[in-house]
Amino acid sequence: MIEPRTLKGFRDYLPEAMIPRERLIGTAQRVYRSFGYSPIDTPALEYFEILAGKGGEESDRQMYHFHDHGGRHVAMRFDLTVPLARFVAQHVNELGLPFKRYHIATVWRGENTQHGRYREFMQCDFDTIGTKSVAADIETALVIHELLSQIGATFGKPLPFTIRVNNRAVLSGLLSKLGLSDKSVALLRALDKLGKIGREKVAEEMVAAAGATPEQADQVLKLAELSGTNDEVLTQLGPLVAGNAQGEEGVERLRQILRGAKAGGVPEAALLLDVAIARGLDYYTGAIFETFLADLPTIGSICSGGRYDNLAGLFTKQELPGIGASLGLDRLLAALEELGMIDKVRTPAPVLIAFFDAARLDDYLRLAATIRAAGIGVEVYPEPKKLGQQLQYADRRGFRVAIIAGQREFDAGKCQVKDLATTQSSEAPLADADALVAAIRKCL
RNA sequence: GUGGCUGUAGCUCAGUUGGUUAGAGCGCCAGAUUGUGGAUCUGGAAGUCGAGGGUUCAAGUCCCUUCAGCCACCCCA
Repeated sequence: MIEPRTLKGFRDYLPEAMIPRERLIGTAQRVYRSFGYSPIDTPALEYFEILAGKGGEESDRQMYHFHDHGGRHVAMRFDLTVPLARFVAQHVNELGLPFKRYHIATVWRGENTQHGRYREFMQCDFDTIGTKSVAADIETALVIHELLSQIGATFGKPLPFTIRVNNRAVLSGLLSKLGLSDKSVALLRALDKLGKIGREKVAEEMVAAAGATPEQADQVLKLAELSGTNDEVLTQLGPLVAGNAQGEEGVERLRQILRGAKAGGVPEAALLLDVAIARGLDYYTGAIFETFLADLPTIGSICSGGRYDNLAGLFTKQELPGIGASLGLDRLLAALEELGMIDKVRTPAPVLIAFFDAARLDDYLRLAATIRAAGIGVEVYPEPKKLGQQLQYADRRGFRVAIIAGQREFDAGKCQVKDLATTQSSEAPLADADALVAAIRKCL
């Protein structure tokens, strides 16, 4: 016998896990489509050189790659953004610009696992390629906001969250003003930990790992420690980047994003300017976003993204700026689970027809077809077992309604519609589809 | 990738200083006079004690390796 098992960081999904997963995917699709993003897909496997070096050193280390049977050096995608850059560079002429797409697919990273962190997980990306307009930055914030709001609605409970926004141009501007441009990657990485390890340690790391002087570290930190309302922070940022064109533009752009998001319906408290977020991925150049759940911040960002004006430059001479974000489906599911927002339902259909009278299978099948025609999912129990057992089955799987019809009901031309949550039954005529469906709908 | 903690039935765990045929609760399956579930009662199935090796007269219990889970670092969804 071979022991059945799965690889570290890879998981099976049982029905009670897969049902909410599919609901979440459905919500994401609906929201993306409502903003005009179109679906695409790309291969799981790419040439190694396509993916290598695009997400920074860390991504390269975590990438699954190997030589295929034809001797090609291939790699599994570790995100959906780099494949998108290749995709757009390859197909711009067919696509036209600007191009908005969403992409919901599995990605792989060979990193160490942790709660909410897996080696195989699904991302739900949406991006706008081919425009530098701030309108696209604003829309990204709007989509994140709508997405998280709709997810709360889908799972029947509000899901409080905050989107944090920053602009790398502000940080870059300040760093170049301080003559630290060449050390920006290490500095931003240190800065990103501010909320976690505190000012002292970040300053130490900036000196030790990035080679900044204590004074320079202090100046960078001063920027990141600005606090107050969004407007207050914007006001304080002005003088700090004054004289550096990049920094000044960056602040102005943040101002526009915040204003636009408000106009687009994002409440002020939901979108916070946080000058400390930097993000590790090297390719971001402008606005950056992270989203945290108010009730479970420790699980990390569940929707992150930003603007990358140079990414496709490696694949084409044509300028292809872009912006987008990615919902971490599996991490979010782990969070929803922990927050008790996931029902333990193991059936996607709400109605079970009890197979009661062994001679009436055809009648049950006809009944099922009638109910399905009204758009309601129905399962006919496969064996004429004892009614008690069938009801127990219905109860445990999470069916909402049981339809019971035996000799007595058939003789009277009726069936019982039993609401499993309340245990109440009502009678509905077998011949009147509308009345029957109405009786079922009442219980759903 | 580095460091730490953990690993006994599907799940949560018990298992005395290493000592005979490894237990409980929940869950699962089947019954409790062939038409009504989530309660109760009865019975049943189910574990090569994560895997492999070693020490010992004897290992679930000690040692090593490996696999997996969790935590921290790193990084990130």
